[in-house]
Amino acid sequence: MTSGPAKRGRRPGAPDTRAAILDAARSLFATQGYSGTTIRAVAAAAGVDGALVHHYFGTKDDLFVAALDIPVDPRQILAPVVAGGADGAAERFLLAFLSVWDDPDVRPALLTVARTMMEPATQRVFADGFLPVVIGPLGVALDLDRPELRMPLVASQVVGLILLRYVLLVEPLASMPTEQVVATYAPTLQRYLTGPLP
Amino acid sequence: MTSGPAKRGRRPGAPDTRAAILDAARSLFATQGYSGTTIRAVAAAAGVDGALVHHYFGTKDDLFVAALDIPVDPRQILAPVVAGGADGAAERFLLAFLSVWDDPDVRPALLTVARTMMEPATQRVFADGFLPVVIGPLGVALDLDRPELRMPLVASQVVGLILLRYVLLVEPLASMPTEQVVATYAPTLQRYLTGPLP
DNA sequence: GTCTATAAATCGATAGAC
DNA sequence: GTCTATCGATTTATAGAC
Repeated sequence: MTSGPAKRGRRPGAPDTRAAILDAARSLFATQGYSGTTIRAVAAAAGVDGALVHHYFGTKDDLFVAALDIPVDPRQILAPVVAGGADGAAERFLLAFLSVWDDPDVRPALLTVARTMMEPATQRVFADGFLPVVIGPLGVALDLDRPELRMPLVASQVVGLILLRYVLLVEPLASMPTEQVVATYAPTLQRYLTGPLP
Repeated sequence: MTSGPAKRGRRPGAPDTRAAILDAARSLFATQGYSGTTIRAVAAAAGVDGALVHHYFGTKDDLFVAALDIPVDPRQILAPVVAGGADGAAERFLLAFLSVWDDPDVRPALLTVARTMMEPATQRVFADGFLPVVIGPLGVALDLDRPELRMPLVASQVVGLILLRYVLLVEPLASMPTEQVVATYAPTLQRYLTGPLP
């Protein structure tokens, strides 16, 4: 993020302290969660004064949303998954999902979101927000039977995988090649999507 | 917790404020996490003064470990799982696991642990502690092949299930009868334990 | 045993000098 | 643009009266 093409001539009076603050905030939010990162810690990590953080970004909430900057649209990622129909949807879903998480430009933002979803104060955002508005519609778009049952099953496996592989970095999941992850979890998800259920 | 059998006669001078504080702490730690619950909130919920909390339990950390008091020994719960061998271990494992979580006397303590595991400061306790010392040995006790690969797979599904069913209370998982949960997830876990893997 | 009062630290946020 | 200084609120924790 900090490394752009070097501009010609003298740099302006404000070097990149705004970007430095944003980078520090991204890193701290991703590792310490929202309530765990203080404005002062962000300022210290960026090597500037705490007041500058407010000067550039206003309140702490403003800094948080500025640091998020999710560079992906979930519906756009999920479009090819629904386009192929229910057959093989598990494999396409895993591929789409992992390709986003394995992108080093996107992962920090997703880690931030994941950590924040775990905090008690914001955890209903996942249960009442993300799940019904992005995962739920995927089930009806795939024309599953009982999607209101099957999609939470899918979510329960994907959330656990994300947590161990990307957040907690549990081996050997963390270092496993994408293709092996897909091949390992696709049968599970395909059964949840279209297989027989009690 | 608050409702025990009513004792005969006059209650002693110190009623049960210590137990009231402990109950309030348990409830708040379980719902708000460690950093999310304040001593003052515990005192208010117990209907006492904040200083009493310190008087009875010392520091906030002391109160936390006092509020934990996990009433189960994981190895004892898992004993019948390993005793039966690898065949049908998934079903026995799910039954043992869910019976603990569905026990209303135990769930608050487990919720507290789960919430605390998610906090950035203590999250390595799960990855470096719980997983290798209780889940890992289960794999070798069952004499699986490649247990260091298979047990994290099992953990990834169980963690996701616990998170959605008990922490986030996502429907219909939260209200699903135990037998249906077992029947739904047993095939997945059995494949992770003994089935073919890439 | 229970409470008031307060110390000591830390937080987010603001005002204003340079 | 950057910083010093500080306010006001909140937190844990302690000291001591009753």
